[in-house]
This record gives sequence, structure tokens and C-alpha cells, in this order.
Amino acid sequence: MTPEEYVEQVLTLVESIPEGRVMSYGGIADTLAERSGRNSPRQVGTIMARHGGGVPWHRVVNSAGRLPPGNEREARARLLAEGVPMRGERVQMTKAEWQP
DNA sequence: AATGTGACACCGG
DNA sequence: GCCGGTGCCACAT
Repeated sequence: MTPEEYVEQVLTLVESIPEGRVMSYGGIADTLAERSGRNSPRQVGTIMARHGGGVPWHRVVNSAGRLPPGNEREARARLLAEGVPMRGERVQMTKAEWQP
């Protein structure tokens, strides 16, 4: 699988995250691990940073529920608006993490 | 080829 | 819960 194809897989998966739910970088990497042969949360982060503009990027957080660096404001507002359970500045992963 | 980097994750203190 | 250190792995230099 080429790097471009992997990028598409990641973006497609992010688009499939339902409103009100989130996925972690690691969760995305794990979900795609079989098909892609890769399993690197860091790479997912890099992809979101560079190509996340067209998808619900605010539904992707780290494993601790922290919001994406640089866009915390925007992400928080959107997540609250769609009913994601938050505790302060973080998503309550035990309630909001989604898996296909 | 070798080295540095990072929207991460996990563990120990 | 907050650091710090360590492991990680594809990418960029």
C-alpha cells in the first residue's frame, strides 16, 4: 500500500466517525493495521496535521482525550456542540471513544 | 547510510 | 494528575 493510499484510508476512517463520538490516533492506527501493514499513531498524527482539513478532525484526539494542538478552541466548541462528554478540556474517552 | 523529528502511547515515580 | 524517560516508526534532512 502506497503512502497516498494510506492517507486516504485514514481520512476515510475519520469521516466515518459518528457525531458525538471520537477516535484516538492509536485507535485509528490499530484499526488500519491489518490492511495497511503499518501501526504508527505518530504517522496518523502527521497525516492529520497535513491533510486533516477536509474531515471532522476535531473528532480525533489523543489516548488521554486531549484535543489537537493548535486547534483546542475550535475543537472544544465543536465537540461540546455535538454532545461529546467532556471533563474540562478533555474528552471522557471511556464514554466517547468509538470503534468501527 | 546516518541522524533528527514528531497532532503518539505507555510506564514508573 | 503531572512530569520524564523510553519505545516506536515512517519521514525528512
